[in-house]
Amino acid sequence: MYTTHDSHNYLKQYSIKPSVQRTAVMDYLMNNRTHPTIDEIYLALVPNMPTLSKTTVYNTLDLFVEKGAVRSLILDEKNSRYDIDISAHAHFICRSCGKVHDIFNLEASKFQLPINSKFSIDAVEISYMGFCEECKQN
Amino acid sequence: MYTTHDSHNYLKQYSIKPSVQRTAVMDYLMNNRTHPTIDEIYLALVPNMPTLSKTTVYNTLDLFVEKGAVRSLILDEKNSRYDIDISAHAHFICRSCGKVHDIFNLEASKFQLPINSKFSIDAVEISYMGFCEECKQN
DNA sequence: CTTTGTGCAAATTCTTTGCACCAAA
DNA sequence: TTTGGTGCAAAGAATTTGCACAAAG
Repeated sequence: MYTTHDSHNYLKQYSIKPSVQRTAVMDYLMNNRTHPTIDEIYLALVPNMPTLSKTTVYNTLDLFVEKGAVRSLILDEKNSRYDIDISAHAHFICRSCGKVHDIFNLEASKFQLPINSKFSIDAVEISYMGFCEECKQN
Repeated sequence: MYTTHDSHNYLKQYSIKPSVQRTAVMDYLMNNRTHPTIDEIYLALVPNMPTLSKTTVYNTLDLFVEKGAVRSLILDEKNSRYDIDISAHAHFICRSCGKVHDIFNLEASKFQLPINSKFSIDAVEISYMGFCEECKQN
């Protein structure tokens, strides 16, 4: 369990000024590795922070991504999702329930960037699709 | 250059009834391998088909995807993109201009689906990010 | 003070829905 | 004449923008 103190320090590492809102969002991301959407983050935080606006959540995550503190994922047809884990790992998306899971135990070679004369490639995103444990029974 | 006749036959292979609109959309996809958005397809076709509605383009592509005739790609923050090439290949997205290019010459192992006890995985999408030839100079 | 962050409301963009009309078998 | 396809207009959802107020240094 990460504390507010941890999130505060993490933000400083990425030279992000730690406001109350920013710390709360980072705190949520560190403790909820569920690749949440803006809405999920917002709904989780408003109860304890009634004046929080969704615009601030948008601003905050844009800033985090820009500073490299979180990864923005394009996995979902509808929403952007955010991931605090910026290490090499893949994602699995369930076609039925839409939940996103991490896949860590993959050969490093899958993440190797190809050398290409036309493009300078600096990142890779690997996504697997299928049905998760609960959904595959139905 | 594919003709209307080719698209017509291609649709029939996937047991899609070839209406005028569907043939036009398929024709466009076969001849423009640019991973177009709904809007790009619509704007390309309206001039020669003034009564075409965007709803029909949406319906048509939903049907194509459902029947397995085209792949829908989640590459773009905003729009869905469609790809007539359903073979194993990766995509490169330029961070600057947003254009999507195909990458074909990758080892087959990259497309191998992992065996996972929790999920039944049936597809993979590999996307590379970086800067394209024109954009990397700036 | 001055700069930076926050939050409301309105605007914009993409997609979906409901329904009426048209076309094909 | 019944089924399926098309297209309009309206609704819905996610995100962005403009601007005023608040907070921090």
